[in-house]
Amino acid sequence: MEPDIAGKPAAGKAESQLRKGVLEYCVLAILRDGPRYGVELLETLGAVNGMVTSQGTIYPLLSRLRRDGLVETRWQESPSGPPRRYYELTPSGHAALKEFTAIWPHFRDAVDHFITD
Amino acid sequence: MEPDIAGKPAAGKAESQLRKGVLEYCVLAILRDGPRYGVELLETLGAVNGMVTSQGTIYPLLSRLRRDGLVETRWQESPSGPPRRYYELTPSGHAALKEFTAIWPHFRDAVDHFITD
DNA sequence: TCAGGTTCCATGCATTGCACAGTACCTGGT
DNA sequence: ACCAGGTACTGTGCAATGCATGGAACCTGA
Repeated sequence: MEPDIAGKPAAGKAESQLRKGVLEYCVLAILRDGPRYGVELLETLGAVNGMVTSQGTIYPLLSRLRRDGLVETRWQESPSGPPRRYYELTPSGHAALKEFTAIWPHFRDAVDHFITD
Repeated sequence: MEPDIAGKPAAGKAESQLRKGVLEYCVLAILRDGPRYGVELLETLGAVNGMVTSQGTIYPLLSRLRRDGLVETRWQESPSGPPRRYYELTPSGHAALKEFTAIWPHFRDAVDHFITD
C-alpha cells in the first residue's frame, strides 16, 4: 500500500471542506481538454495550490460521475503497468460543467464580499 | 410552521454543495462586525446572491460554532417577539476566520484556473 | 522468483446543508 | 379573555462528499 501522491497528509479542516462540491467540477473541467486517467487527474489537481487530494477521494468521485452519466470510460493499455481507465466527458458532463461555470462567479464574489470587510 | 425567509425552495445541487464549508466562515465574517441573532444572520446572508439559506441550516450551524467555542452567546429581550440569542466571536472564532481568509484566495484562484480554460 | 512501483477499486466514517417538525413568546383583533 | 399569526429558537434524520484505510491486479527489473 503506497502513500498518496500528495506529500502532505492532510490540509486544514477548512481546506478540506472547501473542496466539497468543487472537486467534482474541477475534474470535469480538466476532462474538457481531453481524456485522462485516474492518477493523471491526481497529478493535474495536485499541481495547483490548494487542490491536492488523494486516491481515496478521486476514485469514488469518478465512480459517481460515471454512475450519473457525466463521464464515459474506456480501457487502454499502459506502456508500463496495469491498464488505465480513461475518463471522457459526455454531453451531460459538458452541460453540468457549463452550469457550474455560470454559478461559480456569483458564489465566488459573494464569499469575497463577506470576507473582505 | 412558517416557511423560511428564502422564497426559493432550493437552488441547484451544485449551489447547495458549494455552500458546504463556506457558510460557516461567512457567518463568522458577519459576526466580525458585531453581535447578531439567528434571523438577522439569515437576512444578511440572503441579501447576497447565491447565499440564501434557511433556518434548518443556520441554527444547527450556530450550535456547532458554539459547541466548538468559536462564538459566545447571550440572551436579549426583543422589542416585539420572543427573546433573541445574540452570537459574538470569541478569540478562537477570530483565529478561525483569519485562517480562512488566508486560505480562500488561493482556493478561489485555483478554481478559476481550472474553470476558465 | 520476488520485491517494488503503478493503477484501480470498495468500505466506512465525519462533516455539513437541508427538509421537516416542534416549542415558546408577543401582538392585535374579536 | 381568547385565539390567529408572526417572530425566534431547537432538534432529528437524510443525502452528498472528502478522506482514511485496505486490498487486488499488472508490469518491470534484480
